[in-house]
Amino acid sequence: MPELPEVETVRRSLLPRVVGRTIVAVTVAERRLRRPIQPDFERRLAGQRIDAIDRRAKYLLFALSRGDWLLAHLGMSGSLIVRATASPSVLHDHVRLRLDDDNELVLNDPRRFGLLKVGAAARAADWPELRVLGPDPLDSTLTSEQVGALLRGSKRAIKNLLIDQTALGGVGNIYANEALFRARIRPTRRTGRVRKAEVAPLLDALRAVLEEAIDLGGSSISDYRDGDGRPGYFQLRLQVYNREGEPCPACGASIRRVVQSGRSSFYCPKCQI
DNA sequence: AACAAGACCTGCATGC
DNA sequence: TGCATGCAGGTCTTGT
Repeated sequence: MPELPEVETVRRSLLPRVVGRTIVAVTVAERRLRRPIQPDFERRLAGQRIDAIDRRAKYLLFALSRGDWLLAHLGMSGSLIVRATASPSVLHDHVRLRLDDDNELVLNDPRRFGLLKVGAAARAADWPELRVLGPDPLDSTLTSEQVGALLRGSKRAIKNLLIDQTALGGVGNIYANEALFRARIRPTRRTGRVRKAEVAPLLDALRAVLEEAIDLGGSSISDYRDGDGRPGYFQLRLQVYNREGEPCPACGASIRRVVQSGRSSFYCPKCQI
């Protein structure tokens, strides 16, 4: 489900409802997520106040009052929702953090590809999960020269590189396809065949598509919801993703779908070279 | 050693 | 209606 814009939307929706609240009780109904939930997870979280929520790529980091962090990833189908403790639990509610205001923060994740982990890294970047991540494309210090160097160091198809989290952190399949459409680059093009003059526009396209998606609350393709249960609306603006056979919004040619490394790519055969 | 392929899960749409 | 198939926003492991 969630790429960078969806995760950022979840972060923003949780801020006013969760920051400053103390976790008073922890219930784990299902420990088998992407990694098993730690044995001391409940004991360790109980009693800590949530002081901040940060995001790194597709991960959320909850800063806790005793110096711990709660690391969260939503996988393909996860959602973090705040709701009244009294409300009935739903299928696939795996973890519930009861807060001191009669609300609870719930991880619901049908496919169980998500991750929750508590740890005491001195800095957020010390997490092993985060250390391997490439730069966030929205990081204003990232330059097109750095992206150019990334492209030169690889022989892969450009879309595969864009969604590689060790190259760039936070870009997933939807927004990689959309950014490549805007930059008029075919997803299958080898990185070495991207001209120097195309690199800055590609980074601009990535940033624009991610920022526009955040402004619209992300894309709700099937069931994505933010922490208040609200859907996003960026899917209405998707120009190629999931639009095989439909006319290109720029030229009218029929949008094509190809499979790259097991994932669908969508592009306009006329606009994208 | 850089890639790609397959695995991990459940749910949904499609087609027979 | 029921069943089989394929596909899905992600990452991790395995193999070439």
